[in-house]
Amino acid sequence: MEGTAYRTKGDVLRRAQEIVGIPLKEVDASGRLATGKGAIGTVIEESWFGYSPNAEAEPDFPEAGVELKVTPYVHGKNGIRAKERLVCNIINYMEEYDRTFQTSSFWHKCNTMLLMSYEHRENVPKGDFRIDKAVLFSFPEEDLMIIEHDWETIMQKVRDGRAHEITEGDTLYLAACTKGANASSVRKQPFSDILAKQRAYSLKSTYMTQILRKYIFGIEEDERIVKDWHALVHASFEEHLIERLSPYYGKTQRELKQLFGIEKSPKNLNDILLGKMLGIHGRIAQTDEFKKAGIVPKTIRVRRDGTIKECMSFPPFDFIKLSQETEWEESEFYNYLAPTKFLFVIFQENANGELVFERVQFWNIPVSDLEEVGRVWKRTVDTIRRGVVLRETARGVSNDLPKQSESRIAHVRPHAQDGRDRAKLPDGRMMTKQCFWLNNTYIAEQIRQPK
DNA sequence: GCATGATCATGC
DNA sequence: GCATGATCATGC
Repeated sequence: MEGTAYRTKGDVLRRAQEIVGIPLKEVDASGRLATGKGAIGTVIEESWFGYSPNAEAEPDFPEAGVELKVTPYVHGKNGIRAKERLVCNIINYMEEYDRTFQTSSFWHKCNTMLLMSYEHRENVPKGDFRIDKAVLFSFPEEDLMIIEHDWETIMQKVRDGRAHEITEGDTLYLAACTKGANASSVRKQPFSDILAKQRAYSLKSTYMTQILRKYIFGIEEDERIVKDWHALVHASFEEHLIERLSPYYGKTQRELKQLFGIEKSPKNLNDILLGKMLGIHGRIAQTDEFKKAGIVPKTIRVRRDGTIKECMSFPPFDFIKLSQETEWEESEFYNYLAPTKFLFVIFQENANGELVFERVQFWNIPVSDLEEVGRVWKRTVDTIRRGVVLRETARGVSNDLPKQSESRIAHVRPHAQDGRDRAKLPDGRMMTKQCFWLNNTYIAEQIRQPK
């Protein structure tokens, strides 16, 4: 039997649903499960559907027009979450740039996907995993507006001869993630002699998390910022959001509070103000679009002299897990920082010491700076593996992790609740929890407006 | 003055 | 209980 034995979407779906609940070791006829990455998908293609991976440009079931995707999820502390991004086909920069989204290789191959999900459990053999849901997925119209724009963003860089500057954070749902044996997997691009990293279309893990929650587990939808997707026909999501917020530019925090009848000054005041300015009920970070794109709002306070008071922190890291990481592009921090789009909410201190809502700016880290953060990451991993040097000093316990003075962009610093908030080092000693930070001077540089 | 280390407050 | 955003304290 071949992939062509399944003529319709219904045929494919019926066969897919018959695998639900069966341990994969009972499906695997050829002992392929033991092999590396992608083994689970291959086993299902070969041993369950009975076809071998086919010509790359066509969907797995050409006649039915369905692409098979086996995708893992995990139970995180905030519920179900996609374990990783969903990787689709490799982008051929030489051929793709003069197409439209509708004639793109991505749309041709992936417009309808059979999503088969399984729970990935740590330290459990793959053979014990089982598919627990199989659904046919086609993109909702409101998502397609954003995805089409994402595709255009990626292609515009190719058309500008800047394929080597593409990065996941450029886009919202559909991203171009690196794909290859290693960092030296590169390809030609049409309008520059510079070789660009090989990349594939992918759906961000934040997007997949929402798709899993909604389509696989039936968890309720979130409030949308854009109520009618037609608003995105002539403007990108980012432009649309800026358009809705710009009437409030120049108002002080006090004026905004007054305008929206807020009396107290809670810690999350700026979050509340953003929600009010957009006319939504909840917090901006909890909206459909922000959750799918994984956009992280960050408040930035600019002093009168243009400097920024504070550096930007990220989630604390686990010393032991970090010490076991080997590749920058597979590290936890890369997989957070590279695909994340930030919404900088910029407040400027005025002559009276009041905070003026200056503007918002979408930002993601550029590729070259990401490489520099990679060097800081490497230095951190090496230092922890070798054994951090801790020394009691007059103002606390000093260490030899990367300092702000060592890099233009990033450093490592404590981020803990109090003196007892410590974590274990690989050698058993305890140390105040640390995280990666972006330097305040770097952030100042990134929000500087071209004159 | 600022980098570095530390800690507070709040919400989930 | 802990992450997260915010901010402090001080010695180099």
